[in-house]
Amino acid sequence: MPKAQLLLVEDDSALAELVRWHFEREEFDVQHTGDGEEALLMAKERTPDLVLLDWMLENLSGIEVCRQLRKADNTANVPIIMLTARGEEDDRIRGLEIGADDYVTKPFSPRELVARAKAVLRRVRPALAGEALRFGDVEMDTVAHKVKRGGKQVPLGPTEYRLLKHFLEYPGHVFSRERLLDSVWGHDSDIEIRTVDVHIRRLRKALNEGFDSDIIRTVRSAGYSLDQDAV
Amino acid sequence: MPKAQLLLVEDDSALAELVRWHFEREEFDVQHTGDGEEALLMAKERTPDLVLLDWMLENLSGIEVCRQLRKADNTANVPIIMLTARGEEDDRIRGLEIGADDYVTKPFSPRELVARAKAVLRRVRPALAGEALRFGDVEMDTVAHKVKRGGKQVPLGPTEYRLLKHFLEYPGHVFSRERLLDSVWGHDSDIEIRTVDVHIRRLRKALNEGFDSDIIRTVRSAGYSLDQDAV
DNA sequence: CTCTTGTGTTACACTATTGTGACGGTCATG
DNA sequence: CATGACCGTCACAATAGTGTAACACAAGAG
Repeated sequence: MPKAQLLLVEDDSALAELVRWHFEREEFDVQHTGDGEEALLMAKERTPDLVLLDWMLENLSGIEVCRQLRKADNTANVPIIMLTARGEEDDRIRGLEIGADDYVTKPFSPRELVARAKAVLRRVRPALAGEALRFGDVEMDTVAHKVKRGGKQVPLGPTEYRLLKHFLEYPGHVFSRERLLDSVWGHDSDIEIRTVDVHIRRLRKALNEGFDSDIIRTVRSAGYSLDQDAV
Repeated sequence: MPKAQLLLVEDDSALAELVRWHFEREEFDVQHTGDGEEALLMAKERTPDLVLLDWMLENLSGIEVCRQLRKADNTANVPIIMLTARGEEDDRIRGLEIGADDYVTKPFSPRELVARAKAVLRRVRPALAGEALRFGDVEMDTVAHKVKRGGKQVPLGPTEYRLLKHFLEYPGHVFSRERLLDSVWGHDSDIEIRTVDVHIRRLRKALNEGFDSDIIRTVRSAGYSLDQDAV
C-alpha cells in the first residue's frame, strides 16, 4: 500500500516531533515545516494527501494558509485538519467554515489525532486508508486488487482497474476524457483521447456482465461518471 | 427546494429537538428516531445524506448501527457523525475506526455541530453544502453535471445545460439573444440569432416537464431571464 | 381593428459525439 | 522464447444533439 503523504505545519518543534512519531508509526510519510510560506511551497510542489495545520504560525496565519491552499488548483481538495490552542467555539466554527475538514484543540491526544486523520482520509482517499471502495453494489478491495459487483467477482485488466478506482474515489463526479488520461494514464502520456472510450467500454462490459443496469453514465460532450440510476 | 436529508438518531428527546431546531434553521430536512432498528429501516428506505448517531441507544448500540449502515449498499458511503456523552479517548478512537466521519462529545455546541456537519457534507456532497448553483427549486450540481427541479432530475442536452448554467450564474439577470450567443456559444460563432429561441424552448420544456410554473421569463424585445413567478 | 414586429413551436436535414468490434503490437510471465 | 493477456488505434455504426426555416400565435402601435 502506498504511504499517505502528510504535511505537518507546526512551529512548536517538540510537538511536531511527537506528532511525526505517531504518524510515522502508522505508515504515514511526514513532511514538516513551521513556516506558512514554506508550507504553501511544499504543498504546491508535492501535493500532500492531508495537511495538519497549526493556527498560530510565525509568518502567515494558519487560516491564511488554509485559504491559499483552497485556492490553488492542485491543493483545493486536500483535506485539512486544524490544530490549535484556541478552544473558542467561534474559532472552531470559523476554521470549519473556511474549509478545514476537522479541528483539534491542544492539548490533544496524538492517538486521537491519528484516528481523526484516518477518518478524514478514509472519506477522501479511501484507498490510502486501506479501505474498500464502494459505490452501490460495486466493491473494490484495494489491498487484494479485487472487484466485486453484487458479491460476484469481476475480472478487470490493470487499466480498467485503475480507471474504476479513480471513479470510485470520486463517486458521482463527471470526468472529461482529458482529465481521465491525466489521472489514470499519467500526466505526460501522449495517448489518443478516444482510447478512454475503449477502456470505458471494456470496463462497462466487465461490470455489467450479468446485470442489466449500467453504473457508468455517459455525459455527452463532458465525459463519464459513476451513477446508480441509469438515466 | 432540495434540502440535505439528515437522519438524527438520538434517544434524548429534548436534545433531539434542540439539534433539530438548529439544523432545520440551516435548511436541513431532519428525520428523527430514538431507536436503532428503526434508524436502519429509515436509512434503508430513504438514503439520508448525513447521519447523526448517538452512541447510547436503547435497542441497538450506536456502534452497531454504524456498522450496519456501512454494510448496506445504499448507505455504505453516507457520512456519520457520532454524538456521545463519553469523552474517553479510547471510545473516540473506536468510533472513528469503525467508520464514523467525526465524533462530537456532549455537551456540544449546536452551532459547532452544524459547522462540522457542513464540513463533512462539503467533502461528500458538494451540491448539498451550498456549493451548487440554485434558483428557486432548480438546482445544478456542476460536479456531477446534474440538474434537479423540486428534487426530480431533469435531463438536459449539453447546450441546454450550458445555457441554464449561465442563467444560474447571474440569477434574475436579463440576457439578450446576442449576449447569450456570445456567452454560451462563444463570441466567434456565426449562429442565427433565432437559434437561441429554440434552445430556450428546449430548456423550458425540459425544466417545466411536470410543473406548471415557467421559471424562464421572456422579456419582450430584450431577451430572457430566470424568474420565480413567471407564467 | 389591423398591421407589424416579436416570439413560440415544430419538423427535418445535418453534424458531432459516442459505441463497438477488429487488429496488430507489446510486455510480462512462465 | 513462446504464449497469452493486455493495450492503443482505427474504421465504421449508432445515436444524440444542433441549427435552420417555415409557420402559427401573441402583443403592442396607431
